[in-house]
Amino acid sequence: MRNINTSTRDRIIDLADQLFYERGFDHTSFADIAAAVKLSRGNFYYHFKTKDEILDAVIERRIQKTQGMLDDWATAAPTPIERVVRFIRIMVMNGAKIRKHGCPVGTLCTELAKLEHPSLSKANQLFTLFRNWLASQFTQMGHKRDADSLAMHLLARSQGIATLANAFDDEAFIHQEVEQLLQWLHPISRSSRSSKGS
Amino acid sequence: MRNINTSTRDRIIDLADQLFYERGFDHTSFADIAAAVKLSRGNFYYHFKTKDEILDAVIERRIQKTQGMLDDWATAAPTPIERVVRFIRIMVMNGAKIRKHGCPVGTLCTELAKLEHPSLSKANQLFTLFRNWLASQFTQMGHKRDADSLAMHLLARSQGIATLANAFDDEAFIHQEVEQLLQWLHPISRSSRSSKGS
DNA sequence: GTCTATACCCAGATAGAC
DNA sequence: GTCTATCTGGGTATAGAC
Repeated sequence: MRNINTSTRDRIIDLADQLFYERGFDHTSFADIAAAVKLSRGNFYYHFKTKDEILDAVIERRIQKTQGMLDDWATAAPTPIERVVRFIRIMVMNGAKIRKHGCPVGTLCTELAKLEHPSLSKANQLFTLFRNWLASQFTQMGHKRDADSLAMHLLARSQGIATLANAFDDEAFIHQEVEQLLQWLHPISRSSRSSKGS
Repeated sequence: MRNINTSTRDRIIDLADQLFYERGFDHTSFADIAAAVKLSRGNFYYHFKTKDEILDAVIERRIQKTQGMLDDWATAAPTPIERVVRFIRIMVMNGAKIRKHGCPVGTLCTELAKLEHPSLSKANQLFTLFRNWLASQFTQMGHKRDADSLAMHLLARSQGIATLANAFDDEAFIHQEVEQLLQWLHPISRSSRSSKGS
């Protein structure tokens, strides 16, 4: 029933995604999204019956895009170390946005937790996606026992960096902490060689 | 003009503080606070003219309490290392609340940033309070050059732990990360002795 | 599929009686 | 200092014309 061109519905999701990130979910109104899409408020409800439906669509879209990105890294980078480095480097790549609006995943989950919103668990899947992917990389480095702990540690470090970079609007801080993360990664990646033999 | 007993106004600030932490600032209505204080909505405006005024009072109160806590630590713990350990241990102490609502400082600053709220800079003072206090401790350990970097690093680690503990509602993770933080502190505190001589 | 008009509710905020 | 009653605005959501 949808057109060939990924039309209005997709544009709504796209703009809503942006606005939810920039202003927060609760603080973004239908009028805001409608204005961004250049659509009348009334027509909106042809595409989405409730605001929560938009949120679900946005999260779904983020999950797809994240999964796609992780898959791309898996093929583009030959070693697990390089793949994890890619993860770490997105903080530098997205530094400007992070300083302005924080981490898209972290801030959404934090907000939905406060709202006790039914879609919270769905949003948390975004974290789980990264967690499992990172754990998989660490496993491939030979850390089968503590792969998940390492993944959680790296995730937490990233979240902390995003939160403080946002609060202090500090770009140098991001670079500094990213450097420390890469140094932290060194001994971890080296042990992948030494643990070859059972 | 106020009574002897720290009456209604203080109770409003106290309850608002709690509710802002649990539900977020924007998502907490006057009605919510009034109900908690057991006051009529109308009477509310005798004490606070606007919602932003309450927020400012809440932040002011948090700053005072935080400063008091830091001062207490400064006198109760004899060495800078022990004082930093106290800071780290509040994450275990407040573990249950952090898992439910995240870090009170981090989540407030993140929310106000998204709202582009005028009181954001005031809320950020809470971070600055911790930052300067921690930097002071590291300076006392002999790290004059990188005292602020160490403070920021520790703050970031704490924020990350709070965010993920909240998302995954994971108590074991907090303990695990706190242990790692204490281990991270070891070599840093040891160098306080070696740097006695000019 | 897009529009205008409108119903409805809840939020912040005010007036004035007690 | 506390109350009830009320105004106003913005938000979600619906109805129905085009």
